[in-house]
Amino acid sequence: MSRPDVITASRARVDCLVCPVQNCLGRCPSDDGAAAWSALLATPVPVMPGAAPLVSAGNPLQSLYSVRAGCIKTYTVDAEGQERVRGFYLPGDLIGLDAIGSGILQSSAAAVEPSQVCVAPIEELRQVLHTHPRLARHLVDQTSRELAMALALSGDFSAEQRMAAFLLQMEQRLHARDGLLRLSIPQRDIGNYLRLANETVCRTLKRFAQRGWLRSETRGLRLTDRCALQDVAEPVGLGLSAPSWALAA
Amino acid sequence: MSRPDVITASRARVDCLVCPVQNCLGRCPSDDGAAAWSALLATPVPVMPGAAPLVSAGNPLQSLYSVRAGCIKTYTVDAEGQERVRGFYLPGDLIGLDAIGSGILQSSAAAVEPSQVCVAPIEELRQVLHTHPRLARHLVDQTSRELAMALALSGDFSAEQRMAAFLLQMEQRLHARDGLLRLSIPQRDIGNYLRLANETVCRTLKRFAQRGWLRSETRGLRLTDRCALQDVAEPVGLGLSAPSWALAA
DNA sequence: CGTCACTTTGAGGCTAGTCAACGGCGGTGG
DNA sequence: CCACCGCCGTTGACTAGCCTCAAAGTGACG
Repeated sequence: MSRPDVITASRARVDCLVCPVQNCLGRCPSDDGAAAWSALLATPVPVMPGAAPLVSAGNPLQSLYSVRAGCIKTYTVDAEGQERVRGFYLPGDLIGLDAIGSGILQSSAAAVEPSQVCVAPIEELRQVLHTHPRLARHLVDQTSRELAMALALSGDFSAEQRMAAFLLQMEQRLHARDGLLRLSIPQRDIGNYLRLANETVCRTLKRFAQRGWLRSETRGLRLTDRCALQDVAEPVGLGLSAPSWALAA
Repeated sequence: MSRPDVITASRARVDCLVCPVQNCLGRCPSDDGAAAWSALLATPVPVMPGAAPLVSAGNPLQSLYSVRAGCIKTYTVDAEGQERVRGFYLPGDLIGLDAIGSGILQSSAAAVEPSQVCVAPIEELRQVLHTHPRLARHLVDQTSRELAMALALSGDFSAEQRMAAFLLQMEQRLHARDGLLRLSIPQRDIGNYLRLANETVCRTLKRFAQRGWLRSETRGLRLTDRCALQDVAEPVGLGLSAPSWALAA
């Protein structure tokens, strides 16, 4: 399902200067950094759900992956075989930032929908960083932002708080300002990520719908009362625009 | 209580070359990077529990802080005035890494015991990074490690799992291999950090003691069965040495 | 020796997980 | 074309782990 077209399209060598993805590491510094970054990347790799994982936890970090299309989840599997989703990565996101420090992959990565990633070999990347401080700063910034998000979400919140924060965050990250939130992620994965049973995810969404905060449509969700959701999600503190009670700039 | 002596001692200008703290940003690159880092730092700042916070969430990031002695907690306060502890920072840790990306402090910081921090103005630090790629890489590594830890801890774990992981991690970070774990952090803060009520913290510790996994002594805790704790903490996956069932290297 | 903060202990309640069963939907194959 | 199957989402009943509330015990300090 979803958009298999983006997989077959543009199988050629990456050119970051014409890449549709914003926020990519190579986009930010508009100077020669982008060219240097672009030179790192080999042919984009397609990743399909159900297929072999893109990378597996425990292996040495060989490359960072920049999501070009689709949605990738990272996860760990404990001794009982229980899967724990650590994060969802959307176009423009970098996968593997949590492994730079140790050099060992902390989590596996697999596609949630048909996806495409660009590959940045870590050793070559480190060489480029030596000569391109702007890129280095951008890498620190990206890692720092992901850290801030992880710390915010690691708090103790109710199912409704987590769910509201997740919906608002996904809408923002997907640039779904038009109104329709295409959620291609199975509820089981969402629940696993939010530390909720999939039944709880379902019930919480239904409760939101009953209150008129969102509508469930054929192709996704439509958030109809962001203020209410923001009020609920406020304690999470993900910096998702100001809640209704915060009138100051 | 703890060690107020370290506060009064060495009020003079920092010299990272003789600093007792390992793992500090300036320690790792043994070359000129250390000197450059050292030049950044002004007089170490004492921070006392109960006094004004070191920094407050929402303000622009002006400096990173390297803990020199004691223990600093970072936390947020939501609309209901509820405090949420995000992390504990021990000597050698850097405070503020989660604010680099946005430039806005994501959390407040206050002392848990009498402490001392070194101040690294962020703008000057950024200048130094331009000319010292080794330091830049070390900054990325530190941020990445903290991210990996935050992601590991953000999972859904039982009170015992979280508590065991916390104890082992603190022992490791405090270099308390001699056996005695000096926990100067109030149980309320520990519980807030681990998303547990302080009563649950107390009960869990007691249960561990009853099983012979640790002993409570006057000055702290003594872990007497690390293997058992590691078995319990394994699903958290903090990379705290191998659990007993993992015999492979 | 009283105060205050923190820890300990007990009783009860609530959120969310677990278990079980059903419904919808898209495949696949006869 | 339709029956079959598997995956996912939905719904209900029950359970369990942890929180809340309350109160007593402990230790540091003035």
